[in-house]
Amino acid sequence: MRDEVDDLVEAWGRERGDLDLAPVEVFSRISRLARHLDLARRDAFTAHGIESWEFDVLAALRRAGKPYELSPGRLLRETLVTSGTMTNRVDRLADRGLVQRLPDPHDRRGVLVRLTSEGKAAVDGAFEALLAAEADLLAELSDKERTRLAALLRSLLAPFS
Amino acid sequence: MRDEVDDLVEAWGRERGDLDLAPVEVFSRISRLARHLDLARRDAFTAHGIESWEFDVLAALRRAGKPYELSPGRLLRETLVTSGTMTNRVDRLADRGLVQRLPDPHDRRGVLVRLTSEGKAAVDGAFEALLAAEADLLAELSDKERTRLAALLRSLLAPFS
DNA sequence: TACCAGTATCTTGATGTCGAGACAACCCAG
DNA sequence: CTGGGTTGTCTCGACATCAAGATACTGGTA
Repeated sequence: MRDEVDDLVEAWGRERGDLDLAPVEVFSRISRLARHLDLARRDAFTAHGIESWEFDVLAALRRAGKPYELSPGRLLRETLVTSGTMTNRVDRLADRGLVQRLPDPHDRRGVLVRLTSEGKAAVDGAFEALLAAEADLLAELSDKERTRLAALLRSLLAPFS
Repeated sequence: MRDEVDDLVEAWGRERGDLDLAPVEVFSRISRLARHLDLARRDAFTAHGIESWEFDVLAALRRAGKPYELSPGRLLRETLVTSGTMTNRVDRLADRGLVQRLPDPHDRRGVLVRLTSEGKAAVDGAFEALLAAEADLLAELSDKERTRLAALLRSLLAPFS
């Protein structure tokens, strides 16, 4: 079974046969899979009326557990965006009624972003759809292969944490 | 060895123990690795005075082989951006003297984007730096593991092609 | 108590990308 | 050779994000 990256490596090999292209075999596939995955996510979410960036924020709140509250600062660290972006995102989510902004009782500078029940329903539905879509993409692999793949990826990811 | 995704899966497990989170173990790691990889690429390239988007375009031309020419249409398909974006990118690359725009002799609507010798030198240097940086990230894995990882990723990627 | 470095959030301006549309040239069917 | 659908490129307006700066509050120190 051949993929896009086999072509890519072949082309580089023709032009730069002097280089060891082994890293490309791994990282180029990771980048491309991430891109395809983004599109798959988008599709899964639009069926539930939310967008990827909305899911990222709502999911962070959902994972936090009751009462589904986090500060904007915590949210921007979880989702890896800047503070200006998070302000904008919370504004729009609040407009849609999926979250509400509350004053932090312990810090008057602070704000808490809380999931509404509509927000909770939206994120739960979207997450289930996402898992289903992702499970389809994994159909190629046996349980054993999937576990092995996850372990290998963990080895690469762990140094960044 | 534990990574960020172990925490993520644990948090979801607490809140949604009813769901099979196996897909998250794979795809969340792929997304995160892609993000870290983007940053590593940026670092490797800035040392060579070019940006990631510049590399994407220049590398496509470089891979094409002599005379290092491709149409904007071909370039936008290779790099997965829209035509408006590619026009903008070629403009800026031409301003920097890394590519030049030529009329397509076989199609008067068409244009050919050609790598200049400066562009070729820039992309070759940047690619070597990228491979070196990526090789570092792969240091965790043995040759056998790396090959296995590439094969598993190919299985996931192939259906998209 | 008064200060001040540090922290939390929001505001603002610049920028790169997208999507839709305009325009020119191509090419094939009639 | 003529018309019309298709293709290739560029233009333009909208928009999400980022980076830097503004503002307000906190918590420890003198």
